[in-house]
Amino acid sequence: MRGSDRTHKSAIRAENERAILKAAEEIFAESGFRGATTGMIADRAGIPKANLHYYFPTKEALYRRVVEHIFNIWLDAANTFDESDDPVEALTAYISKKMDISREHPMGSKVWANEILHKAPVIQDYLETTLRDWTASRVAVIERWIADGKIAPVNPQYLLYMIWATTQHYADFNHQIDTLNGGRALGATQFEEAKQTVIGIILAGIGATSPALGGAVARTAPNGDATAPGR
Amino acid sequence: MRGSDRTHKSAIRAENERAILKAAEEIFAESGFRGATTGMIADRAGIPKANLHYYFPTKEALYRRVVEHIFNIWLDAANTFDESDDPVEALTAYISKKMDISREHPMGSKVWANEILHKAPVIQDYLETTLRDWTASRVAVIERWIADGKIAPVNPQYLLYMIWATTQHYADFNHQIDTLNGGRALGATQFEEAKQTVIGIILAGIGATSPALGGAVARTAPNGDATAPGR
DNA sequence: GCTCGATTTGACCATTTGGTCAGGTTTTTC
DNA sequence: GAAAAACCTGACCAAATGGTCAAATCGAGC
Repeated sequence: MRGSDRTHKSAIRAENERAILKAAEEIFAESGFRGATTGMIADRAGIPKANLHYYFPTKEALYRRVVEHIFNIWLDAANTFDESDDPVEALTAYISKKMDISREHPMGSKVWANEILHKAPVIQDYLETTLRDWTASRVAVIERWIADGKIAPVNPQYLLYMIWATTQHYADFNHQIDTLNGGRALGATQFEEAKQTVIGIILAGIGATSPALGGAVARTAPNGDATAPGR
Repeated sequence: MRGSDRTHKSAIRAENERAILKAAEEIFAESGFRGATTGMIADRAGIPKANLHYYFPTKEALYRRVVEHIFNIWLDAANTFDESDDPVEALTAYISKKMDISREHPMGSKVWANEILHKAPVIQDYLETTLRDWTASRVAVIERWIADGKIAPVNPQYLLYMIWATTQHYADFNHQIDTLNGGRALGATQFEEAKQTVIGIILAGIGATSPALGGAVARTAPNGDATAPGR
């Protein structure tokens, strides 16, 4: 984010902060704020604890930086929601992006989950400003889709929660998913199937497509001769 | 659970253990395992810390008891899945029950989420036995529904994950939901609408009903003249 | 190759916290 | 009603942990 202000940071400082933040995200995700110790983070980053405190004066300051980083990723994904006016395209892009983030960035999602679970002591202001605004404007978009007859009438808030819950589940609960998958992480093919299942159920669930046809069928008259690939 | 073995517990012991477990569930949910202190739990339960350790020798033993209690509630809900052979009835009952638990028992769900987030250090064996078995057998049920043409072909695992994620979201992320609801918890009416939205989207999403008709329409020919109440 | 700020780190400290214990009080049992 | 068992608790301890600090080292400009 904001890559333009590498103000005065020396290369050494930049590299050390990067390594510390990476280690911190992992440790905070695995252990929560209280469960994480600055000693663990320093070890993971390969530096002495005192050196960590040279760059980040307190554990809380470090945590805040980690959470802000994650929130920026979240916002980045949020933009894909606006890629199209068509609900099928927009939701497919958004859900797909959120699923990708859950796969490639599970630690961040877990830190976020931990934070909300504990009543957002650090990010409450983000929830009440940025997140609330974003949500309100997307609710308006969804309501227009409903008014235009593009999707079935559903409460947009609860639709959004469903999307968030389902996509983030693949990051936050990946340990449970892996265990139920025989102790192995979902492979690329499995994950792609999961993604298509999520997209398919939601789009069909709001009447944007017919069930289980891969998400390509627009909602028209119920006898529309879709390009049904069959079973 | 197992109400038959109040073996030798005095009334005093029973009451104190109950109060401690209740306090522990709240504190563990709010603060996680490491974030919770036995002092906090003892305070919440209204007893001195040393007394808490008289009943539960270690913090971990207390935590284990809390998690086991939660798992039993989860299993209880799981039974509603088998109330009917019909997917609409079975899934409606199951989702409804899980939503009710999220509303009435959010602390338990949060403890569970915390545990999975941290790779299930305490309940890994449950995941690999009871949960795995339960899941496998319900996957078989769903596969039969698909084979019988009662629902569209979807991967049963990912359908189950979607149900778990969405229903538990209303407990685990209730702070975020409350914030986006103007800082107030969802009222009974709102929660009921959320529940119906979840049920409606999932049932329509797998082709068990038509979209947004309230979940009463069986899956027949796409021109079935359902008792459509809406627009 | 010298200077001065940036960086590194082992040693250290105050606080927190899980858990213990000895001695006291209450309840149960006979 | 007294002995035994169960229960209660203030005081205490050892370990862990967030954070400090002074001394040492490094690096870039001159």
